[in-house]
Amino acid sequence: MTINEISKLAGVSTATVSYVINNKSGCVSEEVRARVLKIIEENGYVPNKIARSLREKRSKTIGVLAEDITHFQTPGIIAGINSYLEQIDIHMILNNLSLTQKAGEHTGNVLQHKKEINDAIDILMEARVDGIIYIGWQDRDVGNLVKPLNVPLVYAYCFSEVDGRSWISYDNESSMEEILDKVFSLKHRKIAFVSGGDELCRPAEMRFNIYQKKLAAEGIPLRREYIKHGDWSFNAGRQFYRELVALEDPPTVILSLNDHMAGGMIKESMDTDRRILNEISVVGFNGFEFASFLSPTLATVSLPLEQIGYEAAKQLLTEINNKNCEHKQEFLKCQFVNGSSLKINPFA
Amino acid sequence: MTINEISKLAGVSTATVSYVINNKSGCVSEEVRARVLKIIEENGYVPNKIARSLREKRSKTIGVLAEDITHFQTPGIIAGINSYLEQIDIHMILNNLSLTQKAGEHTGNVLQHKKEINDAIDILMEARVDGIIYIGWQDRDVGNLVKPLNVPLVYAYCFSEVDGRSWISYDNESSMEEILDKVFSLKHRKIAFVSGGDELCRPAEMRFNIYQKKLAAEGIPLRREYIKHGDWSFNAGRQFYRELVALEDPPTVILSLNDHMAGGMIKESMDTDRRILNEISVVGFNGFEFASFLSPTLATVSLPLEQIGYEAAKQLLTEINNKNCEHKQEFLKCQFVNGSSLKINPFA
DNA sequence: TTGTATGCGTTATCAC
DNA sequence: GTGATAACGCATACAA
Repeated sequence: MTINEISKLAGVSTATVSYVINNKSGCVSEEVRARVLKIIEENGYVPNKIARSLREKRSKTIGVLAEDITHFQTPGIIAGINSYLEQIDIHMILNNLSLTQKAGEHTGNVLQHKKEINDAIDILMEARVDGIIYIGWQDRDVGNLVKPLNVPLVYAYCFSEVDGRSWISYDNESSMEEILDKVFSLKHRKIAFVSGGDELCRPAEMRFNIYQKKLAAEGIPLRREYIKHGDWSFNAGRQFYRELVALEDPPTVILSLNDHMAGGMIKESMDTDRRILNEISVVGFNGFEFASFLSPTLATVSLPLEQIGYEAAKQLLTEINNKNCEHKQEFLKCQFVNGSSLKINPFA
Repeated sequence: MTINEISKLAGVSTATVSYVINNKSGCVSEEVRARVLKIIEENGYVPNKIARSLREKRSKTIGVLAEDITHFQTPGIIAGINSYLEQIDIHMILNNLSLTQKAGEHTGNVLQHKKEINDAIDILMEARVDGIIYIGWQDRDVGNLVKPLNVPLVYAYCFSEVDGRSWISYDNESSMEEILDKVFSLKHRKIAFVSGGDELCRPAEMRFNIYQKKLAAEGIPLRREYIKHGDWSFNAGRQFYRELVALEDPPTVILSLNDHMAGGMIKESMDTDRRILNEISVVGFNGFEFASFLSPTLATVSLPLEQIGYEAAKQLLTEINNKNCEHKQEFLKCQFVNGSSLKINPFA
């Protein structure tokens, strides 16, 4: 069923049908409009977007490139993108790079995959997407991975310092400040900091800076033995817990930069000394659902994933519709999630 | 950059360039082919898929309709679809229905959303997708929700008994058999069964049938008080644990039909009697990562999500390429994941 | 207000 | 082997 067939059925020209479909008001009489609409309805005609795209030289489709759709943050971000796009009748072509599977979970290797990433971009460009959202599996600088493009591109959950493009991510700094304020108010002074291994990792770096700054402001000296760097894994958490409680003067609260390591700490403690029930507090990061399944429940910070996706899509469409608008680089606020793993310092 | 511009640059006709691009062997001399290829390379020409789709009357794009992309099974299934599609140069347009958000987690309400689902399908049809994969948020009959279509549609993680279309899901029955065999071999005879609330739910029904059958085969009578129906939630698990241990003759093992309820049981027990460490076993279902984070670690069953997606995509493309091929309705095997929550019956 | 005709970038048919 | 040229379904400039 095409516009041409409809026009014949209605006894009008294709132009008229087109006017009706596109609601060109004032171009067609009410009587004709009604007749055409009726025929369209009766025949179940639906316009062909492909022909329309060819004619209009824009596909009304964006590409979404996910470094890893099975990583926890990606589905929420995609849901956010979707909810913006459906309001404005834009499609999304999704491509999953499976980057962590192919490159392993070490940021360094990702560079090897520059070619894969750009091949995926080429494929999106063949589909003539009007713009691209790039979703990182990790909040880091990916600017050197993505080649120059003649369509807008917005980074979500990652960023670039080299290409000036827009990005939307989450606010590490204020989240860390909030955690530390809570920790101070619960009378903790011996505060351990358990990070990922990698110096390239922006969230780790930003949060460490806040940790340093806020401790200094409270007059608490930094202690080397309270600072750990691991590989973000559950088992790293278990290991760090053992090391930290074995210290001569152990911390009363442990800030873990992700929920996996925090979960490992809780498990290690519950399987051994159970001091995590009273003496030692733990705070995680990411807001995984399982935080509330643990004993004790894990205090953590949930990320504004849907909002990141929504804002990224919104920004992308702004750039598509106005090629030389300003770029936007934004951190969205996270939300603290309370849990019984964070309690008042019993020794204070 | 179009085929026309390339043809001028190369001093040949558009037809010739098209032959070169599409590798029509024997249609063009080596000399000309090389020249054209060089010009294409130099100018970074990439063919316009939209024009090609219009001409060929197939978009080489499929639609993926996800009832809820943030539900645990969906990302893995999409990853599987993606990995099949990228081999054969097909795109996927993704649409997320957010069904559970809009309808709540009660299957009944989903019927109200028949219109939303079919509107989403219409939108995919406007994009002229060659076929559709429908991913359920829950393994159930969705045939009455999806209207008749003139392109192939394959259900993933759900099914239809009314429209004869293909579906790919996971094998409940053999998984349940495997669990029960393990449970018997660990000398358990008092076996509780904790299900979801809904009779419409196929997995619950199938697994209950196996439970009944296998217990009968072992000469173990069914006990009403060992059978619970909840809402699949963590808190339901907590509640059921309390009820089951309060029985005069409590079970020695509890089979939970999902990991959330199983997690709730573990938490409830660890917060109270801690009998789950020795006396009472629990088995979950779904293979969530958090199963291994719990204390004790949760024995569960992981689902072949990527494979479901992969096979669904494969089947869809078979149907696209051969309109009257046979449909396929397949259960894929799951994998048992051991955990310390399942142990030998200490009273046997 | 409505109709005619052109072109968007391809592929494919049919000449040469 | 290669080149004109006609579709594919639509939107729109222009004519009527």
